Amino acid sequence: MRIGEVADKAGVSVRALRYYEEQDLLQARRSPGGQRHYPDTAVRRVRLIQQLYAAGLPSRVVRQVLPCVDSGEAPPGLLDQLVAERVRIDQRITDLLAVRDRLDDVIAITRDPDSDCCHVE
Amino acid sequence: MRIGEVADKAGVSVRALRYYEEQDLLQARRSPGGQRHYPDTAVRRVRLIQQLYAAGLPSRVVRQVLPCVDSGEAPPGLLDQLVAERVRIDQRITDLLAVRDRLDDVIAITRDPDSDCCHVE
DNA sequence: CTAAAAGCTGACGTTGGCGTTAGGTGCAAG
DNA sequence: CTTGCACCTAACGCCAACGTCAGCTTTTAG
Repeated sequence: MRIGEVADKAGVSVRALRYYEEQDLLQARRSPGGQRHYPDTAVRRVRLIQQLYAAGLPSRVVRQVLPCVDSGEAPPGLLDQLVAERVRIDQRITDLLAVRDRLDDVIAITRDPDSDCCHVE
Repeated sequence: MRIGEVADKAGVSVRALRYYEEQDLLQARRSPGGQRHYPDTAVRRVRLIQQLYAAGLPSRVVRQVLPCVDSGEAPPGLLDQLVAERVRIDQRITDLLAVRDRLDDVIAITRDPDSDCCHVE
């Protein structure tokens, strides 16, 4: 597959894919003319990268995590870092739930201005 | 309260508070000498702003939401936007949960390399 | 064979949420 | 009064994750 097709299937831009390569997150073989050629698995890989980015993992950490997902093994030092990231993600989930509740309050008020529903702590 | 105290109590930098004012998110009275003076409620307000930012709301939307939280009323057009934000937040929560599971897989592998636990879909 | 589409490599631009000087002022204490 | 800390404005710096040219080459369709 060439870069455009991968981009389409994964729902990202061509530029993003070249950026991932620059960051050592995604490799590609090259055709004699120099064009990138990806295996089918690249699409899933890109989606995973996007997912990790969306979770707020810095590319530094993503770079470390990706080989582990592949190989099924991880260097010992990485464990602590992963656990720390897990904690951070949990915290963000908690925060998001709180904000969602706040938003629900405002939405309820907007829908029915007379209801005194606001459960501000 | 002056700016330093608010910053300390809310756990943000002085710079951030001035930035919020610049963005019309937080107002302050001024002393004759030009120094900012905040009411006690400012601390809670700052925490709320931080929370909304953390949820990924653009400052544009935060600017619209804040008066509604105060007044208990909202312009009709805002409702759709808020609901849309709610959907986005839900999506982000879902994403984060998925990533957390992925992370748990890798953590499990790292802890016990022989376990073939990975529940990849 | 030839044009158009798709790729390539730089390299600079963008956006948000502040950090960080630089150079000057307000204000409470000793 | 003066010392010194907190505060002020203005303005540049920063970082990530790409967007967006510009100018050229490779590949593919007709």
